[in-house]
Amino acid sequence: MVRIRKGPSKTISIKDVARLAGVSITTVSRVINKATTVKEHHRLKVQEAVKQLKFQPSVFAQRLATGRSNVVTLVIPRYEGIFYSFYALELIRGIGTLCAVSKLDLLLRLTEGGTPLAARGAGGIIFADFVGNRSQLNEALEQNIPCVVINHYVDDLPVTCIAIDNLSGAQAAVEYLVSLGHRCIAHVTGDIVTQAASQRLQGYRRGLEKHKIRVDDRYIFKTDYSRGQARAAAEKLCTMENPPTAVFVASDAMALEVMTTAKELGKSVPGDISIVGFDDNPSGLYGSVALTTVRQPLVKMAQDSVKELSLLMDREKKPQVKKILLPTELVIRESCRPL
Amino acid sequence: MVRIRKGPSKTISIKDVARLAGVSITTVSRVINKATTVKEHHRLKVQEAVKQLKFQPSVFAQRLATGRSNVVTLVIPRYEGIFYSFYALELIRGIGTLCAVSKLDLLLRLTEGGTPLAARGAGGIIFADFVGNRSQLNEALEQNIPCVVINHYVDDLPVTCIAIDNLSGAQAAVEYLVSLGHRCIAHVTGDIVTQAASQRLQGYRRGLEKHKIRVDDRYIFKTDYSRGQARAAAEKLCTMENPPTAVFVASDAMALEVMTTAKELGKSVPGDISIVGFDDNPSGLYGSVALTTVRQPLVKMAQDSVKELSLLMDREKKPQVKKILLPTELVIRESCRPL
DNA sequence: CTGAAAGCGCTAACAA
DNA sequence: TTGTTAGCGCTTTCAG
Repeated sequence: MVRIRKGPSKTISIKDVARLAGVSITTVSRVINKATTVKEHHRLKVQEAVKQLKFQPSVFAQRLATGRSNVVTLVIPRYEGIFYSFYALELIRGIGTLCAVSKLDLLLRLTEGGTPLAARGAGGIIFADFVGNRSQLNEALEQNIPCVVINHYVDDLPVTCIAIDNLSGAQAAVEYLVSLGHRCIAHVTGDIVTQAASQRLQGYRRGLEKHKIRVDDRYIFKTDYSRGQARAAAEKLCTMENPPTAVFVASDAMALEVMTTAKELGKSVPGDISIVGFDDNPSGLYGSVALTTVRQPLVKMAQDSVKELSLLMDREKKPQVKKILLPTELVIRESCRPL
Repeated sequence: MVRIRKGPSKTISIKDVARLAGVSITTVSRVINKATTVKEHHRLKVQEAVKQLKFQPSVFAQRLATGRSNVVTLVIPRYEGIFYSFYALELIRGIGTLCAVSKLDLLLRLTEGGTPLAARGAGGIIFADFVGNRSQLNEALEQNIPCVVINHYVDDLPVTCIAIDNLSGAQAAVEYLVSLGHRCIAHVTGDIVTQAASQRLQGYRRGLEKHKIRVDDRYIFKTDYSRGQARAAAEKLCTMENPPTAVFVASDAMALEVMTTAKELGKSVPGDISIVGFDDNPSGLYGSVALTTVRQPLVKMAQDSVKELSLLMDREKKPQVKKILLPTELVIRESCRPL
């Protein structure tokens, strides 16, 4: 017999428990896995021993033996704009919380789009957004790892995705402004490399077109979702000739910045300019003028992604690809007024 | 011979690679682990086979065999105030990035303080802050898992910790205000259950006392770090009798809110009231009045924690407990003026 | 209801 | 250099 590890191994294993309880390791395994076919007094003995030895089964051995893994890998593109956001935090919170509840381990991967995932061992993967990392999805799909993509509607690949209906949400925001009598409506976009931002822009366009309002490109201000660029946009927007009477901003954080900037430039909100945001970020409530916004069910999306992934990870059930689009809701507060 | 799994196993193992390359699995293992004692032509054959079969070694088997784990568990108390912050995001980013670089897996645990960690399998643990979860640290320590605590100076336990010198930072902020001639200086605290917030409060006190200024409890406004409570504090602060001429706020996010609120109430910043924040959150730069603040090296703390943990996880080296206090830096911008 | 034993995929000691 | 082989700790089959 060869001792590989020098010195006595510190970790207590199922063997120690078995010895102490006076049963076989099989029986201990059964108790751990809550098999019902164990005599009550044996079960008690084992549980006693487990407690006494403070035994915790080795997840690695379990996984090796079963071939199953309960690790959920959350892939977030390492991309400033995305990461510095209400959005990212909500997602992590939502997913983290549900994983905890579902006894799943959450592995966080902040990744450059190009690099391979090498995610063998992952029981399932959640892709938060897509920014140049479709190859990673393909890689995972090839390896037959269950995947869910969130915040990006993927229609060209057989993968479950859960996204927000940004287009309708944005359109609703714009149409609301139109219904208030606004005709000169600007849009501060998010980072257009994200699907969310580009769809919001599209929704903005569609909302105007539906009411025969010409889309004026000078009214479209592209940003990277950052507060700084929002401020810059707001400054241009307020000082241009024929300034818009309303603006739809692609995130609440930026909308708040636009509001502040506008006020500093002597404009009243909503007196001189009406503002609609996107997110329903609680920060929007605290200003002197509560922000009208488009609520998107971020936490629901996050939680649903874990649920869907669990379904896919469950080997009993047949995997079923779903394409889910979550609706938004216009939340009318104080930052808009009829013209 | 018993086939446990029904059907042929899909996953390709080291054996398949060995067969294809015409060598033993040991040799394959050596190539994988970059052992130098492999003949060049064997190495090439193996690498060829690996590529062809798209082989990825099973981390579980590796860990089981070596007894080592490269999983870093980041424990974050599930606690609103902490989680909704610049701070949390910076931490996750810093730690996530460095883990990626160091080839460590990052497991995220959002946890209720009371619940046991059951972190067997973790190669190391980083505790981000402490809010009622010291029992989890004790549990990990008992199991001999390398631990690092960040943002909380732990002097009563033999554990490496990396914290910010909040006390000095806060004191410096207050003394700066004093040096400008201010005598009526208020403080908007963070959530006092966190060590950071309570030390900033202490630093505030000390700064005043050092200059023989009486600490007036009416000037201390306790919050939970939220924007809402910051606003409430600002309103009280601006409308009280003998309003302060300066205020030190425990976070930049709140300081910005205080600034906005003060302006809305007709106060000029820094004309009527000087403001100092804490964090050096980039948001502080974008307002019309750039925020004077105390810079804390969050990312450094995050990254150092991974480095220290790596050291502890390295079985070659002797574990060495360190107590690290990172200095802050006063960043003077535009939100304060001499009285 | 219980236990012996095979096997999950890999590493490392040892011998060749 | 290389290969043989004994584990790592657990689950599961199969025979009692």
